[in-house]
Amino acid sequence: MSLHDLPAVHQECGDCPIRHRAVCARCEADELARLEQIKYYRSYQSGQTIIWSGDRMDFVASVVTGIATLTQTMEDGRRQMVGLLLPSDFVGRPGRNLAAYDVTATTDVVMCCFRKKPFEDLMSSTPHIAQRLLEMTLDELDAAREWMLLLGRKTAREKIASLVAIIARRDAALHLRRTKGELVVDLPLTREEMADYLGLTLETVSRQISALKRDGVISLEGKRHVTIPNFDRLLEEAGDDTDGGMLV
Amino acid sequence: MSLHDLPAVHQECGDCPIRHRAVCARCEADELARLEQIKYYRSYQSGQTIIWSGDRMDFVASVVTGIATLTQTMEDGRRQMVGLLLPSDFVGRPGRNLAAYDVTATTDVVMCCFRKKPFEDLMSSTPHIAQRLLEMTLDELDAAREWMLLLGRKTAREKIASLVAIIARRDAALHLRRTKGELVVDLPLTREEMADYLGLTLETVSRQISALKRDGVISLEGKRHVTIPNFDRLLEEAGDDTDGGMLV
DNA sequence: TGGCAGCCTTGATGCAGATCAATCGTGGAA
DNA sequence: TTCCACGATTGATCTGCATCAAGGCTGCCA
Repeated sequence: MSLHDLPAVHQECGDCPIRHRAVCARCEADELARLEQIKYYRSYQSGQTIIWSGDRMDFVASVVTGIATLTQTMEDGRRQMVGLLLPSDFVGRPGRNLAAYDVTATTDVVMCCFRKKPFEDLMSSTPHIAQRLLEMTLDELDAAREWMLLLGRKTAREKIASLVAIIARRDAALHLRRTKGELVVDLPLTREEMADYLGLTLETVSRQISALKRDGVISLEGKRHVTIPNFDRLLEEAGDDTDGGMLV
Repeated sequence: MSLHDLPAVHQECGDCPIRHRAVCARCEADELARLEQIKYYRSYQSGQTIIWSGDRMDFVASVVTGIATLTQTMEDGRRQMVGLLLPSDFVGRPGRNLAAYDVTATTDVVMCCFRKKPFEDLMSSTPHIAQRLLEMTLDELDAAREWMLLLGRKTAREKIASLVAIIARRDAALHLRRTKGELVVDLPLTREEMADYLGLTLETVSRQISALKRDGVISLEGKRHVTIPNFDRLLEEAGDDTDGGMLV
């Protein structure tokens, strides 16, 4: 009965309000037609702020291409990233008008936006959209809680290892990039952004990356390109028992 | 259109799978009748573990009375609380069989359980349940993200102040306990549990509580009973800009 | 071709909170 | 009533990360 179990049929639906694998199975023509009525696209440049916390939001949206971040900021400037938006991720919430976080484009980003009111109407008349959104939100909640363990209890080294492992795992799921057992990743974040994500300073991030490199856990080419000779070793460094962690 | 807006009509529905204020407005007789078929109650004593992480879960449940916690534990014993379950809060997730966290009773707890399969069926045939669950999950996600800011960026003192403020706010929303402008709260957690929630050690929790007391931000009677002479002052100490924080 | 801006690295030092340890207070059982 | 267990408090010391500071590297623009 779960939507997860249905096979995806339309790989190309990157602009649906809900993630490919599930929505595609449900892309009945009439639903798509209705969506067409209420959606539009917007592009943002790398570094641009897409939404300011506290802004009025009269739309919900889905990331088509690029990477965006959700961050919270305290008055004195302390920042904490609370989420990473990847293609097909959803932003905004039905039933609320004000944005709760800053949303910033980390790379160039294309968003597919849906006017809120018609989207809400669509949701009430199309029950499986609510179910799919519920599933996605539960996944995000799990990710957030995994992150709470990281923020509250892990050391700086473990935090870095965890971040690399998570990005690698996600990348692997998408592109299956492997060179004879090695795993290859491009970090989509600057040191400062990683610091904001991990609850560290950028100097500590830099030091710990250097340390992991020195110890042979990862190797670097340039600033961003990482290869992981032994993924299990990395997981050990991350203090991860769950080998099936599903951080988004 | 949001379920939030509907007035609560049945205060007594503490055992519904979804929160009072919203579900009561929707307690159509047939739905309740169907729920009756698939639900049962369980009690747990203070300190008892309700669910172990990794356990098979063939039910979802809602807290009727008492307080339970969600925690994650690393192999070496480091613990992080990732959620607090209060009466009417929901546990478990449709579409997943294994528990992701330990659930522990902090006080004596009564849970109302629903067998998973029939509940899922009910959900697909009763769209507003999925919508309501979505709403609740989004609230929890917001709470988790607020907590990420706390864990990643706040000082020990701010963490304690935030915790007290959150509990006070929630309490106030429920009981409106006020004595001439003062706010009165009972902390439902031991120092160690607070430490697990805040990503601190119990010693640091104790010291910071003493410090806040010394500085007149709060006053204590016994170990648990707190009065807050000036709530705005407390919020300031918490580093909270948002005065409308909606942490569960 | 040089210079500058953005990002990163590395070093020196300081401090918040962890760790280790001793003591206190309270409530329940013998 | 005493004793004990459990939680809380408080002190002394240690340490991991923040902070402050000084370059280094790379790519872009003049």
